[in-house]
Amino acid sequence: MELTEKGIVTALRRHGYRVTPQRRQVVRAIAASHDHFTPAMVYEKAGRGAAGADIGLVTVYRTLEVLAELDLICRLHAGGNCPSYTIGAARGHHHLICSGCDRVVDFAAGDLAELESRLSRDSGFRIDGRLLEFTGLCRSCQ
Amino acid sequence: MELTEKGIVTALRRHGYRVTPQRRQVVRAIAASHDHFTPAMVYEKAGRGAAGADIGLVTVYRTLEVLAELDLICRLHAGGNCPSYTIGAARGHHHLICSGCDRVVDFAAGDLAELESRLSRDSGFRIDGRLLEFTGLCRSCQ
DNA sequence: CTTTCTGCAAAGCTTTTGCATAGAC
DNA sequence: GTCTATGCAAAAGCTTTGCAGAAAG
Repeated sequence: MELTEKGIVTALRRHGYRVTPQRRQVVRAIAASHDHFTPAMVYEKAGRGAAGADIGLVTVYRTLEVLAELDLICRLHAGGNCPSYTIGAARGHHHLICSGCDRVVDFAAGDLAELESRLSRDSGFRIDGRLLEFTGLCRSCQ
Repeated sequence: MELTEKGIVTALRRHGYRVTPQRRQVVRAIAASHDHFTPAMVYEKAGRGAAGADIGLVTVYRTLEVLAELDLICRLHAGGNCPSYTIGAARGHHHLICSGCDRVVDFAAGDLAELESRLSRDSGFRIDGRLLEFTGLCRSCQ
């Protein structure tokens, strides 16, 4: 599934969810994000969006939940109370996070595919999600 | 730095921190953990520990903060409000987490060393921590 | 003895829930 | 017109802070 406003609207309709200005705002905010975002970040962006529909934080939470249910985005650290999400189709998109300034740099890690299939074979797990994070200091924070 | 009770006690002393039964409890709980844990998990384990020193959740938070300051453990998602930590020196220990039963299987991912150094070279980051998680269903939950 | 650590209680935030109203279809 | 989504307000959680008493060095 492409993470475009149009694609998501279609997905919402197909699953019987209604398409509201607020949901469009949230989708637009996410599409404009890098692939890592929190409810607060979305609220910030959606609130100030050009089309300026008023939107409550509660609605952001609920919309993210809906999008996660449709597998359009993916909640990180499922089970914990960590409020981060990534764009769903982001297999092979991972992060490098600066401890100094919180800058996030994306990178592709195609290499993991092999590791993943070996793991799956060895452990018997049916793997459906992965998260790879490196932390450190970016050039300007060193 | 090795993450043993002894090593940590030494590190604490060297930096002028006092060694209390509570801190020992926390360290012991962490050492017994896999390398990914939350304050709540530590509290659970430390509270029930054999040596049974009474310990408050607040103390767990504060101790983890101290250990992070000494670079003995490392906070994930720095900046966000995600309360996870990893063991600092835990290079090469990662997890496979079952969404069904929360079973955690460790695995070594030496392969990442190469990826890490390439990333470091390309991005200019000085990398000091990493987290690789796969989620899925284990054989018995499938 | 001095200085730090602990634990309680309370404050601060973020996230979730309940319910009446607004709005999509 | 029906049924879902929204927003407010309040509740529920988790994390942090303030302060007096306990304890390490």
